[in-house]
Amino acid sequence: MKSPAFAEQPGDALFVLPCACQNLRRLSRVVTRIYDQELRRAGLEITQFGLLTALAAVGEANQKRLSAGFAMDSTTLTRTLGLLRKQGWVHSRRGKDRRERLFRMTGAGSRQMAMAQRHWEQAERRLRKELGDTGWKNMKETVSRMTEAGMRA
Amino acid sequence: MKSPAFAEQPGDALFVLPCACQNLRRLSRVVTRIYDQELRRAGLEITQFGLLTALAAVGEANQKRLSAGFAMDSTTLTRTLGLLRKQGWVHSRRGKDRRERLFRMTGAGSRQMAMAQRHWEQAERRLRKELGDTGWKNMKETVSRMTEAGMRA
DNA sequence: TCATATTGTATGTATATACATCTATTGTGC
DNA sequence: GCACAATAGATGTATATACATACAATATGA
Repeated sequence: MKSPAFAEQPGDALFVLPCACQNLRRLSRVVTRIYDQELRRAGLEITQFGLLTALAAVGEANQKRLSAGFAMDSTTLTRTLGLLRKQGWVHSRRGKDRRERLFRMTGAGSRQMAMAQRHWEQAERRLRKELGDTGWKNMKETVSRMTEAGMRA
Repeated sequence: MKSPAFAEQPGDALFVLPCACQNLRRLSRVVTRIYDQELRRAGLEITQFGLLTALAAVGEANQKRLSAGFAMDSTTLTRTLGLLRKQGWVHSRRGKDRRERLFRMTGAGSRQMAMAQRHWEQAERRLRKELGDTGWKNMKETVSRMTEAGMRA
């Protein structure tokens, strides 16, 4: 009568993986799929959309600051920001500290974001509808607390 | 007095991103780092460890079944299982349905898993310690509910 | 000021991830 | 049995991700 550690049959409902990290990564894949499905209609994906959103909010930022904000390795951002630049959605210039690069969104980036906005909203709605308002709120709190805990750990 | 949508200063505490998916992906990165840091001492990472764990639990499975269980694209598993095979940790054979491949762990894989076990446990402890027992339990429930919702959405 | 440490970013490399597409095999309807 | 649809994996391609390392610029201490 033990609860299955793994799906016994192809069609089984989702099973609980023994590892917290694996469960989280699986969730991340599932949710990412929802957002990417919607956003692909606008020609980008959630990571890039998120970066544009951040740049829209702060105006200008260097890679280090974005790295900290997204808890993303700085070298990862080198590549991602490079892609955004290639698309013409962001622009970079040297800062007073000449090691750094300051990134800001371009007009094209702004238009791209505006175009993608409703698709992003649609993704949020899709997920929220299934979670319900309570689940949605709980998700935000839990994810926030876990992120803080994970940063401390 | 508006709450900042993005870190105003490099040293700021974690800020809430407007996008649920981005928050989740950030969390995934943060938690993955903990597990990979520990597991790298044993020469693998959390994804591969998770696959070995699954194979240990089920004995033998084809790619499709693993794909469903991990909510991971089947073609992703082609590569990951290939790596595990290259390491000699898994072995594959043709099934009765000759399109499929049945994967099972080898003795070397079993030993590798045993060696990695305590590092994985250490990672779980690190996270759990910061979350507390209540937070840990809440995490499991929330992640589970969200995954189900995400699969439906 | 100069030697050294630190820091911001870039590059090389490797894995993780998914989609479009292809091939081989199996299933289905007639 | 045969034509065609469906399915299991593999491959091509592209992005996401991190670590080790390299480089250039800045900060620091004597």
